[in-house]
Amino acid sequence: MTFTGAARPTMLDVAISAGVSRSTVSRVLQGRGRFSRESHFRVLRAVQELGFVPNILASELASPSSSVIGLLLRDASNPAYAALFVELARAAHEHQLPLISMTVHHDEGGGQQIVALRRMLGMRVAGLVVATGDVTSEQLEPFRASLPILRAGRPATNSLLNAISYDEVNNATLIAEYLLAAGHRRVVVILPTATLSYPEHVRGTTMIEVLGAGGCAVHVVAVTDTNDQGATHAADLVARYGATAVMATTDRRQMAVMRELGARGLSVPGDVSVTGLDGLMAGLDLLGLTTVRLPVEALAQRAMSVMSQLISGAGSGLIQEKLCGQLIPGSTVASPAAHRS
Amino acid sequence: MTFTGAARPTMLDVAISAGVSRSTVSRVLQGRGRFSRESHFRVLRAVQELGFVPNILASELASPSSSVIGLLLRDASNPAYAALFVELARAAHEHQLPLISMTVHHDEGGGQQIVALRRMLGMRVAGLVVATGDVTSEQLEPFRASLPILRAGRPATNSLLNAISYDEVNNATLIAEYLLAAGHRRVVVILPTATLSYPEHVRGTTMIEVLGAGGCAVHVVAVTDTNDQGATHAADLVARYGATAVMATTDRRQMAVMRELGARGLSVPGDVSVTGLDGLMAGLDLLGLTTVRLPVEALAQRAMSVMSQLISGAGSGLIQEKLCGQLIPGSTVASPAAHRS
DNA sequence: CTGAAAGCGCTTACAG
DNA sequence: CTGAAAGCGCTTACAG
Repeated sequence: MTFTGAARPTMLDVAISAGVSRSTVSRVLQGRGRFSRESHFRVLRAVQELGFVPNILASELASPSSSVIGLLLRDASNPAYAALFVELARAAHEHQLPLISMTVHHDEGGGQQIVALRRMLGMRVAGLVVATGDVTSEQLEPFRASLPILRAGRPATNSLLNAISYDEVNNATLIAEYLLAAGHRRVVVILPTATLSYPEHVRGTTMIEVLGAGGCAVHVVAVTDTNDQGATHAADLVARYGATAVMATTDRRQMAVMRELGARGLSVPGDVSVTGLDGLMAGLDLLGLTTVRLPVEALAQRAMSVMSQLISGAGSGLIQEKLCGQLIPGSTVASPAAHRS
Repeated sequence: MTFTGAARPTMLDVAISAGVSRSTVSRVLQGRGRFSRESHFRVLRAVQELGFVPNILASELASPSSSVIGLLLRDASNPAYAALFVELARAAHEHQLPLISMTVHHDEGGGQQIVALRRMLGMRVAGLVVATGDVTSEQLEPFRASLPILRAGRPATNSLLNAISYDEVNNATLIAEYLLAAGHRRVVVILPTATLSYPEHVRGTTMIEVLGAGGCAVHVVAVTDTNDQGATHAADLVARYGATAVMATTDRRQMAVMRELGARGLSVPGDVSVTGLDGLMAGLDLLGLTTVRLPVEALAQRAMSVMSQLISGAGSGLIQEKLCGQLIPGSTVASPAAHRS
């Protein structure tokens, strides 16, 4: 390795090499203020020759305003977060907002989120987008006076922070009603705990509620462990109670259920119907998953649009919006009458 | 919006509030040097009361060493890059390396990559991981003396930079030989241009070569457009020449081919076998895709392990490694003899 | 154990 | 049009 830790040239080096002052170098590089064509030329050449890259740390420290916005992202092994990351990056780019991201890992005792948060704040970002539930609103509150903060993706649990989120209640309702309409009256619902995943918990409880209101018998699979997709238990309940459908809170769980049922010799939807929620997987259509597609693109666009306004000072009260997804009927749901007679 | 742009407290505010000097505040906060329990207590309380968050810009500027490492990532709408991002973030976390990321978008005229690169360098990161082919080695070269740089994921085209990459030649060979072994002798290969995707181009040309060497007639679908999966043209060639299989350079293209064939009433693998490359999709097994799984986790682990050594100064010559993937036989490939008689 | 002082690399009024 | 000077918020020897 030839890494020498060589000192990088500073603005002073450039100034000397160009035979001007640092002030002039700074002006030329920023293209503001006045400077002669001669200075312009010499500075550029010196920069070129020395391979000078301005130290942004110093720039931002010295200048009154920072420009980049920070993104705190949940460990994207969850496909919904991965998709959100992609779209947020794209939207930031379209809105001309330089974006730097840090990943916050879910399995932390609790300290790491704060470290990440502080690091972002320490970088004096112009605004902060928080796309993880692992950083609590309480942790964020103290800073909302000093920079614009926007939660993205997660339903707001608190009314003091800006938030653009998925309308999980609506999403879950959409698909539960679809199942009801198909005629199912005995359904297994996979329900992760709120601590495991708040959005999934909201989805699950909503499904249970809607199904119940629709006159459906509901059997609940409580999931408390990250590595448990709930599929085994769900298949057990199907067998025990003769349920005609399984509702999962994500497409991943839905697929796990499909695997488990397949392994037990049950066919989908011949013997059992299954549903998920996400709609983000590439091969969705080929598998025929029945799900609700989260409006990831719209959410990302809206989030960056709002952030753009916030940092430009066009504040307009607290912003809290929820975006609805779209039902995707697939081939994993059929009418129970067709095969249970 | 109640964003006031309120000035954040500085170390001086803390010092005054605690009745000590800034030096003492700094020592306490870093836990180095000597300070009384009394000072310790007062500083901590002041920090608490004021909600002080140290300005990292200033810290890193003032202190000789930076700690965070930068990741330049390709726009992750490509699933392979999304997976790589997830794993790199995880590996960095496991190696205790604070990581900040910036996304570089592929469709740029060419200027944006440099902006992103300069911004990362400007943040004076301790090391740089480059996971995109859009930043060229030539652009990186000038800086390799001043900080450790490591390319990740992309085959090295140049021998001056550290690189951990996928062994695309081996991967493509694995799957091409599998198809040959299944008995196919007339195959369509989808081949993106090198400018569209260098790794895919390497895969495609390798497949063509291996198939040819195996006595196979090969029909090539040249792909030049980002939005073209090559499926339509591939299906055309299948029809025209009676090819028994289609090889795609990614799983996404493979799925596009499956859709197209399905739309034309052809069954997979009944009428035509298809293969892909990636192996990263969640529902892979359910779809029965035949592919090669990229060793994303291993690559990410190795990359961060190497980076960790590099920034700690344990330089050990130029590092260039290639990691092999693993063949995943699916249900999209069958012997042509079984259905072509 | 503690504080005054210099310095990190830049920006920005302010005089020329 | 240009440069000297002060300052951004921290760290780090160096004297006490």
